[in-house]
Amino acid sequence: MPEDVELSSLAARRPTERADAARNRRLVLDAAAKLFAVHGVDGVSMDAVAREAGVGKGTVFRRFGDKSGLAVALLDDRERELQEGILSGPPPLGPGVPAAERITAFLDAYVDYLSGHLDVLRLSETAVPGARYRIGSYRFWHRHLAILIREADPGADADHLSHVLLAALSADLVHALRADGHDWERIRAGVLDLAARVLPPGRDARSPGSRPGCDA
Amino acid sequence: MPEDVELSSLAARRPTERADAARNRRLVLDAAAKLFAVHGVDGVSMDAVAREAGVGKGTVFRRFGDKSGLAVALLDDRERELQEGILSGPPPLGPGVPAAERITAFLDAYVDYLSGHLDVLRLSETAVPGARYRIGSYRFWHRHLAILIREADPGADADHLSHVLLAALSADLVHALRADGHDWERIRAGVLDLAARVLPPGRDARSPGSRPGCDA
DNA sequence: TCGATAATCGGACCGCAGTCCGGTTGATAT
DNA sequence: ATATCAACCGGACTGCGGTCCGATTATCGA
Repeated sequence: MPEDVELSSLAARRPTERADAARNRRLVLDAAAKLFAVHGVDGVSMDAVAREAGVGKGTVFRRFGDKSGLAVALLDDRERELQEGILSGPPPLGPGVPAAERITAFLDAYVDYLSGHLDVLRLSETAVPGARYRIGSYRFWHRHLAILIREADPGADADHLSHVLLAALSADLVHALRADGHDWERIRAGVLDLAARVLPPGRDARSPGSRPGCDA
Repeated sequence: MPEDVELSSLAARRPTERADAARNRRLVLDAAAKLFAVHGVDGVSMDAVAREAGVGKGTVFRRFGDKSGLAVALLDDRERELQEGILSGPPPLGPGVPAAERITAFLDAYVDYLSGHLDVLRLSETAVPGARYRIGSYRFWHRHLAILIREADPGADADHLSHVLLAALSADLVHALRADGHDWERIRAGVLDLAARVLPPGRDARSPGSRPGCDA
């Protein structure tokens, strides 16, 4: 099953980390979580995080690269949870059911993920232009979807189509939808309906390029 | 035809503008266009634009709000061109053909628009988080698509679905696709295929919620 | 032509993201 | 225990986006 091997290779971590480095990582992450909770994601500067953590600014940036990287690190645990559910959890999120079902399950789970961490996710995706597409987890979601779409409909441009499905889950878009009054169940229904339109059940294993035209 | 009235109301402009203000607007826009062409969108600071234009920094920001606003102003002409093609141009972009055809024509034209101004569009959409959804032109495209989708498939959540179609045309996404090796025709084909999957021809005027199931 | 008025102008100013490098400290081998 | 060295630390520094307000100037009525 080469799928799992490829996917899990996207989530490696360095083995050795000096004790002070590990301590400071925790200090910074805890400080960031605390400040975000109190002042909101937009009301916290990197200086403030460093000050609250009791470390220098340089430390924060060396560990996390930029503000987007700090947000990614904050999401790490929840993100791995979802990734493990995909790799080895029970179906339909994990393996064992037809691709179309797994796609639906993934999108459904991702909406939950979004709804629980919208602000930090948005920060991680928008702090720097293009950040979203460079983040390791995006690559993971994309690869997962692309594999499933290729299985569900070999005639599609799975690579492009999975980017597009993920675009519907962009934290910035969803934030705008929320601000426009869409509740979470409407967003969820919209995304699932989209998937159903794009990859209707029964499309599996058709000849490439053929689309169910309903006779003439 | 209330559609055109509503849409055109999104593109108003202030009537009176002082002579020096108008002169400086042109100076700034010309300077920005020149510097962007020479140094690339990312290599130009607002100070540099102001200096090149021979005006103060405050002037630039008061006229255009922020960097995203400057980009919007630079796109203004081309954007209005597309908007006028939609409102009163020849079909299939303009009125006069079934909604599904107009949707396809719009997406096709928008890919051309993207390909001609990707960098500046990306700047206008990503300079500030959420900028894309606040820009007047986005509201225009969204309203246009929503009206057409409502006509083509009354059972769909047209509001959400048009956001999603536009998400596939996000300048930041398309920039990432280009950086990943997708050529313009592949992107165009992907978007048009998406529209065909989401709103297949023959869906018009069906009963709400019914989807062509191709029998059992 | 000229004064009153309101809008515009522009550069000093602020806070923040991100960089840099000399000093410090934890890990390892002897 | 201690010497060695790589890795880490942290605060000063830079450049940029964005704000502010006193000076300036276009516009309009008389």
